[in-house]
Amino acid sequence: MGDGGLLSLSWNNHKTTFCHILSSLREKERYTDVTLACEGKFYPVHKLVLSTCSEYFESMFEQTPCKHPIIVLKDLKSDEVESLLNYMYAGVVNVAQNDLARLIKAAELLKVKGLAVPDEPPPEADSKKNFSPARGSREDPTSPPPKRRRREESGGAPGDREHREQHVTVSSPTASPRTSPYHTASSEYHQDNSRTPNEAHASEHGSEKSIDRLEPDVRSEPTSDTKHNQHTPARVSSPMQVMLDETLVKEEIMDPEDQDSLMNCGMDYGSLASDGRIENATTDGATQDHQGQMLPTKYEPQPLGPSQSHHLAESVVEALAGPSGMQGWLGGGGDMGGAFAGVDGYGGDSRHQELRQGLQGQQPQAHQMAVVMNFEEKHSRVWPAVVGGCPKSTVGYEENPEGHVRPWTSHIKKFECTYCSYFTITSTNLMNHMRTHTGEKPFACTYCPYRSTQKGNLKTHISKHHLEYAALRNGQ
DNA sequence: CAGCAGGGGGCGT
DNA sequence: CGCCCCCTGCTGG
Repeated sequence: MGDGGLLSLSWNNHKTTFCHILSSLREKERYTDVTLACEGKFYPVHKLVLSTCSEYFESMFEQTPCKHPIIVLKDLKSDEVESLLNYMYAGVVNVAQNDLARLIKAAELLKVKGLAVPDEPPPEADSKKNFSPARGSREDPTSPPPKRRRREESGGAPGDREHREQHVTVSSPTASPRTSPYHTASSEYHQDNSRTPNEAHASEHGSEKSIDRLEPDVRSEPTSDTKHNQHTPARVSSPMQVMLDETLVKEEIMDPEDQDSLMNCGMDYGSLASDGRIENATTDGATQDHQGQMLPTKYEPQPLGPSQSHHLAESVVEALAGPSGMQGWLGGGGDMGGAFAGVDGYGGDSRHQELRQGLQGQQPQAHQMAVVMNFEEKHSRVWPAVVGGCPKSTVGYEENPEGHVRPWTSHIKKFECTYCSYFTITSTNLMNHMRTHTGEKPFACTYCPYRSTQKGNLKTHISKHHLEYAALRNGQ
C-alpha cells in the first residue's frame, strides 16, 4: 500500500451472492426486523430490503420508530405479497400470466421499484435495481427504470421457454424458500413453475434481467393494462396496514387530497393513492364498504370512542384474519375485544407529532387508514414464539411451554412518554421511566450519596452496601 | 457486580 | 386508579 498502487478488488459474483445470502437470511428469518401479514400469513423480512425496493416501505419505516413492526397488508393477496417479496429479494419472480396484472397493481400499491414504475425506456442497461439506494421519488429520473419492458425493448426474444408455460419469468432462485413458517399454502407461481429452484437459480446467474423475458403478448394482454385502468374488476386499493410495534396504537387517516401534508410529515401512506389510477379504483365505494373502518368524522387527536375502537379492533382482526382463520390464532373475538378495549384512547392520544401533524383536519378515508400499533422490541422476541404455534388455533400460544402470554392482551400499553416513544400499561412504569428523562432520583441512600430513581433499586443498593447499618437501624 | 430500567402483581382508596 | 413492591434483563466498569 505504501507504493501508492491502487488495486481494484472486484467481487465477480457479488450481486448473485448478495441476493442469495439475503434470501437465505430471509429463509432462516435471520435478522428479520419486520413482519408482513397478509391473509393470515406472516412473512418475516428485512426493513432494509423493503426500504431498498419500495419507497413506500422506506417512508413508513422512516416515520415509524418501531423496532419490529408488523405490517398487515389488507388489500393484497398473500400470493401477491409472496411474489413481491420474492421479487424484492431475488430480483425476479415467477408469476402466472393471468396474475400479472394483479401483481403489477400490488407492486404499484407498494411502490415496488422496477415493477411499479410506469413503462418507460430504460436510460441504460440496468442491473439489479432492487438493491440500489431507495432514495428519490418515483419522478426521480435517477430512479430505477422499469423492469417490465415493452417488446421492442426486450431484445426481440419472442416465444422463449418461459412463455410456453404462460409464465412471466420473474422466478428467482431464492424465491423457493418458504416465505414463512406460518406459510400455509405454497405460491401458485411456484407450483406452476416447471423449473426447479436450482434451475431458476442458475438462470438468474446467467442473466440478471430475466424479467426481460416478459413476453410481448403478456404485456399486450388486456389484463396487463389494468394497471392503467382505474376501474378494474379486482378490488385494488390502498392496502390497509396495521403496524404492530411498541404499544402505540394509532389510526392514520389519509386524505388523498392532502398528499402534500402527508409528504411533509413524512408519512407516505397516502402515496398509494397519489396515483390517480389507484385512487380512483378505491373511491368506487366498494373498498370502504368492505372495510367499514372509515371514521365518519375528521381525525382528532382524541381517544377513540367505543365504536371507533371497535372498528379499530375489527380492522386489526380482519386484517390479521385470513383464510386460515387468524381469529382463532388471535385468541378469539373476546380476547381480541379485550385487547383492543385496552387500547382505547390510542387512536389519537399519541404525542407523535410527526405522525399527527399531517393528519389533523383531514377527512378520513377508510381505504387509506393505517392502523399503527407499536410492539416493543422485547416483545418481538416473544412474538415469534407465540406465533410459532399453529396459526389456525390458539394452541400455539395458549399452551406454549414457555408460558408466553398473549401478546395482544398483555403488551398493549396505555401510557406514553412525552419525551420518547416509550409506552407502558401502568402509570407507575411511566413515572419510573420519566425519571430517566428528568434525572429525578427521589430515593436517597441514608448512608451514602447514592440516589436512585426507583425505590427498589435503592433497597438493593442498601442491601448490598449498607446491610449492616440497615440491620442496626432496624434492630434499634 | 452494581446500577439502571422495565414489567407486572398486589393492595388500598 | 395510584402506589408499593418485587422480579428480571441489560449494561458498563
